[in-house]
Amino acid sequence: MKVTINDVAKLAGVSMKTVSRVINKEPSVRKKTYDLVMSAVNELNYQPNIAARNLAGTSSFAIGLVYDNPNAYYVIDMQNGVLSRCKEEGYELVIHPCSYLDANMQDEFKTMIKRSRLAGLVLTPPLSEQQNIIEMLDEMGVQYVRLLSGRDTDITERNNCILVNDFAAAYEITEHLLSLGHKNIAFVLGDKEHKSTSERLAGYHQALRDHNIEPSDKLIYEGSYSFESGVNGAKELLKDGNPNNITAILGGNDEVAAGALFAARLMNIDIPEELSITGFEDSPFSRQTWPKLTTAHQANDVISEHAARLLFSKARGSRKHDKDIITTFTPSLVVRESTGPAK
Amino acid sequence: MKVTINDVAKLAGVSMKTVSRVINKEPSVRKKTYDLVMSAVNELNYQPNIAARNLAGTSSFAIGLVYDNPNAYYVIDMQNGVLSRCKEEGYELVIHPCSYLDANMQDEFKTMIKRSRLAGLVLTPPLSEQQNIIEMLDEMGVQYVRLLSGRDTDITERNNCILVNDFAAAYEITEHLLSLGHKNIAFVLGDKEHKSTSERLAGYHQALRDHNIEPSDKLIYEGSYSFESGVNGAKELLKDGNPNNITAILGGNDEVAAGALFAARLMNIDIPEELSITGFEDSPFSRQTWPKLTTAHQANDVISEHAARLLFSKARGSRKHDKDIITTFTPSLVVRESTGPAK
DNA sequence: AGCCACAATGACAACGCTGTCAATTTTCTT
DNA sequence: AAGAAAATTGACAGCGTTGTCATTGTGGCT
Repeated sequence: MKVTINDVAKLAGVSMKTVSRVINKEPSVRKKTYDLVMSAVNELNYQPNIAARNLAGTSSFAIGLVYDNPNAYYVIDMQNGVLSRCKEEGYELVIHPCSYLDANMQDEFKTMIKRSRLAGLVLTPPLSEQQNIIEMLDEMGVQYVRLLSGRDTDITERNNCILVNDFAAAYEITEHLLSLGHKNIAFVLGDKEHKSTSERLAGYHQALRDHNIEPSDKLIYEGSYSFESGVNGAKELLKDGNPNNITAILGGNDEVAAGALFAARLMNIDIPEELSITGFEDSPFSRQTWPKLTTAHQANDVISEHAARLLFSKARGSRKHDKDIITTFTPSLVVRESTGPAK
Repeated sequence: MKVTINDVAKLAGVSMKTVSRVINKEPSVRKKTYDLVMSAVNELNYQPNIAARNLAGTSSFAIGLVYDNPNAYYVIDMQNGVLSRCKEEGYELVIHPCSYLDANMQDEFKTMIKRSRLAGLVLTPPLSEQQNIIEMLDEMGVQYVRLLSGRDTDITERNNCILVNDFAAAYEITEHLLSLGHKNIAFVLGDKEHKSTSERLAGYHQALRDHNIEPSDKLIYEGSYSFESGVNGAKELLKDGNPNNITAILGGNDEVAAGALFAARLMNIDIPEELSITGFEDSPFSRQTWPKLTTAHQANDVISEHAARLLFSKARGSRKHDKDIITTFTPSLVVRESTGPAK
């Protein structure tokens, strides 16, 4: 019933160590031997026992995915991307939702890493931005890859990071609105602590300036990445008869945009005739509002898959990058029905 | 740096086996010895090595969560519920998204179970309803708990199941609409293969009959659990000037209801003035539509936590249930703004 | 006190794999 | 074609636990 490496070795007529070499894709195994072993593996339908490998080996066959993000779509995409890579490599995935507000977080974190002897960690924002966590990991000697909002130029540790160019994406969205004739474009920001917020804001500013429009603080609402915040932001920006004559609102993400849409609905404002609204991320969500949201598509599953790739490549000890690991992603504009010409 | 069971044993002045007994909460350890060991554990901050336990022990310290569900909110809730129990018990969670349309699914499944020697599985709908999977698991001798849509009475294997009483919930929703004076209540069904669909339909039928209304097939749209389906369903039901004089639509779940809302918006139908719409599940989603959805609250995280509880209790070999494991849940009505008096 | 039954503890061999290092085979040199 | 170098393979000892079974300790009973 239970087939072990020894059974395979016996059938193939080699030592168990050679089988081990084959399943670990170590070099210096003759092609002929390799085939021999593989056919024995297939014949017996051998599955290496993860626990034994973890125990015997130097590092374990499991990586962790850490997130502190209320957005279910985002998390699921991240999981699926990492998971697909893990499956490929024969690793397990340990998911670790947590809250950086939680005082025990750091301890929990350590416990998890110690217990499972994780080979590495994929960190998603906003945890990936927290210096104290990075320091802890460095101290513990744990491998990790950070998913970070940023541009090509501003990161020194390129080896540990996958960048999402929110700046460029925000720039593109803003240009889209500008090209539709909008002049007074408001922005409902996400959480101020998140790097993506400042990056998106910077992209927006840059686009305005490049079109000779001076940004105004009156058009900025400092909120958070939530539906509620979108509602409140839009209400606030448009109150008292829209004194700033706003004709478009950038939502910090799709949820915020959906909230803004909601608020507009409450105020009897027609979208996009009277007001254009845009989102960010292109979650399924953005297709389930009325009207559907213009947004920036961000392939979270692809991004996280590359994060996992990078992690594995690091874990294997290769100093330089694989060529096929993409380390910078730029979300791209998706135009739908929530934006239209300025009135 | 790395502290093992031996270090603890040495410090406590007992054998390593006794430490093992303590951390596994085995009976027949003197209180005094127990305290002695525990203080050594705490002093050294000992964390048992999962891999070693898995390898040495009969069953492993990991359970699997299997799902084939496109609803991100649902999945996340399920994960979090199971995860919280796992943390409590010192188990790992292996998540396993899959598609039952995938021909390789069964194989993948087996592979996963074999590789990680899982102690058990939590199966969510619709996979939990598939007879061939259940049979395979029985054959493999794997423990499992099924999350199932059903009523108290119709399940024989009470030991393996956590029931969600969709019948009662649908009954309650339908009664709510009836009490608002609605007579022609339509229903956009979810996937026909899902048990929840037939249960919800049955509850709806029962409520109508109890109020002396004969159900009509003209008011039923056979769809699936998706936004798109909600859109199409509502369009279909209301087309040609709403010949059946429908004043309320039950959505198979919140996404369907959101889709119906979307369609109503396209057709310039005011909600809830001209048409009431209800959802199912109370996902965050249902609070992010305009207007917010009347729905049935289903605490997926609590449900899945109890599923995990049950699984652990089974894995420990206890024949009868713990008293504090709830095995039947009934979603409860949440009234929001998407329902109102019949016009 | 003496004996017994049973509770509590310990010694030691697995569990299934990988790391180390030594043995063997192949390939290359001259 | 011999000898050296390199490539390939194998023997064996852990990895850190738990299961088994033997040993010791404890309290109750006569």
